[in-house]
Amino acid sequence: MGTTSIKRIVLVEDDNIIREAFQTLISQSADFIVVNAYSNAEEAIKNLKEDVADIYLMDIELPGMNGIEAITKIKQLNPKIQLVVVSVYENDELVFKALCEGASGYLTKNAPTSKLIDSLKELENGGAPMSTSIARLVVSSFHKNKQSPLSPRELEVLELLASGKSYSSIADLLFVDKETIRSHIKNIYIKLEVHSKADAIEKAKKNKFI
Amino acid sequence: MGTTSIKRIVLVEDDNIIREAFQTLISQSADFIVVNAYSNAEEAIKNLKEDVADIYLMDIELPGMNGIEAITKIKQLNPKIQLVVVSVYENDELVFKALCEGASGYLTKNAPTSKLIDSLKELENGGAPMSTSIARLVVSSFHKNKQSPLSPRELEVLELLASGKSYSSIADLLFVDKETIRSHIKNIYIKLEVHSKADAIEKAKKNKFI
DNA sequence: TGAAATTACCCCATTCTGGGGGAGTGGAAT
DNA sequence: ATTCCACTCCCCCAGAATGGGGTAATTTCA
Repeated sequence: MGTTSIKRIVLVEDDNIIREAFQTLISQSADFIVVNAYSNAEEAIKNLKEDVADIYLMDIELPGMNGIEAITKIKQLNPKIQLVVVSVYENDELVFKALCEGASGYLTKNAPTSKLIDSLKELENGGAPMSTSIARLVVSSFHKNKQSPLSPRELEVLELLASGKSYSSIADLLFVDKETIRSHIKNIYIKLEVHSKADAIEKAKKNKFI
Repeated sequence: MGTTSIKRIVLVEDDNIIREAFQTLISQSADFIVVNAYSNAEEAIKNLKEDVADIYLMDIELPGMNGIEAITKIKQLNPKIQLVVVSVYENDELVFKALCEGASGYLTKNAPTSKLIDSLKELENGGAPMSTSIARLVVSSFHKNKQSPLSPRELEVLELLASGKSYSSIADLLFVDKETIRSHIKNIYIKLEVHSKADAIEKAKKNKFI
C-alpha cells in the first residue's frame, strides 16, 4: 500500500445512542478519527468546510433535511468526500436514490457493528461497502427478465427505440427496411398490450425485458 | 438460520491449475461440495441436468462458448442456479453484461483465494459477493454527474424525453404548456451541442447527466 | 407440418419534431 | 440596481415520425 494517513470521519445520526456507539467504536481504530458528530444534516453541512472530513457516515431518516438531500448537497459542495449510508431502511427506492446521488456504500444498522471498521477499511481500499441484502439488491437491479414474451429481434428493436432512436435510424442500424421495424414495433405493442412508444418502454423496463 | 444443506458446486474454468486449486479449497469446507469441474462451458451445459448444482463458479474467458453466453444459457435452462463469475478481467463491459445475464457475484482472481469460501457463504446468506474493485464499479455506475450544464428543469424534461414520452405528455406531466417543453428542449440541444432527441439522450447518458 | 420469427410492402391521418423568431416574469448574484 | 439565467409561453413552417389497417414471402425451429 502507498502512504496511509488517518482518515477523518463525520457522523450524521439523530439517534444519540447509535451516534455515540459509532464514535466510540471508530475511536478504537488507529486508522480513523471522528472529527465531528451531528444529529442533523443542516449543522453538518454548515460546518463542512471546517471539518475537512474524508468520509461521512450518514443516516437517511433525519429530522429536517433528509439523508438523500444531504448527500446531494455534500457531494455538490465537495465531490471528493466519500459518503456511506447507515440506515435501518432497506427500501429499494432509498438505496438507489442514495447511490445515484453519490453514496459509495450502504450499510444497514442490523449489520453487526463490528463490521463498521471493516467497511471503512474496504472504502479506503477503493471498495463500496454494502450489507449483504443491499449488495444483492444492487446486483439484482441489473438482472434481465428471461421470461420476456418478445423475440430476440423485438428486444433489440425495443432497446434501440428506448434509446430515443427513430424507426429509420433503427432500420439503418439493423440493416433492414424501415417497414420491417414498423412491423416489429406493431408486434411488440400487441405482445405488451400497449399503443405507444412510451407505454412500451415503461412496461418493458418495469418488467426488466430491457 | 433455517435448515442448511450442503450446497452443490460446479466449476467452469479452463486453467487446470486454478480449477484444481478451487476444487481442493472448496472440498475443505463442510458446507460445499464440488460435484463436477469443467474446462469449457459446452460440457458443463450438457451435464447441467445431471449435476443438479446450486452454484456455478464460472470463468469468463473460455475456449469455445464464452462465459457470458454460458450464463445466459444456464440461467435459461435453470433460473434457480446461482452464478458467480471468477475472472482476471475487470473490464466494465464484461462485468455489467455478466450481471445483466444473471450473475449473482463477480470475483477477480487476484482476490485472495482464501476469500472464496467466504464469498460462497455470503452468496448463501442472500448476498452478492464481489471483489473490492467490482463493488466500486457497480456502485459507481449509479452515480450521477453533478457537473451537468443543464438546469434542474432541463434535467427533468430530458429524463422524461429519455423515457420515450412526447412533448405533449411531458408538458402534461409537468403542468406547463407544450411550447414551454419545446423551449427547454431547444436549450438542452444547444447546451449539449446536439440536434436530435437520440443524440441528446446518448450524450446525457454517456455523461451520466441522467 | 405448423407455428413463430423475420423480412417487406401498401394505404391513411395525425402527431411530432426541429428550427426560426420573439417575449414576459421572477430570482439570484454582482 | 442591473444583469444574467431559469422558466414560462407564443407564432410560423416543413418534413419526419408515428400508429393503425391490411397483406405476404421466406426462414427457422420444434
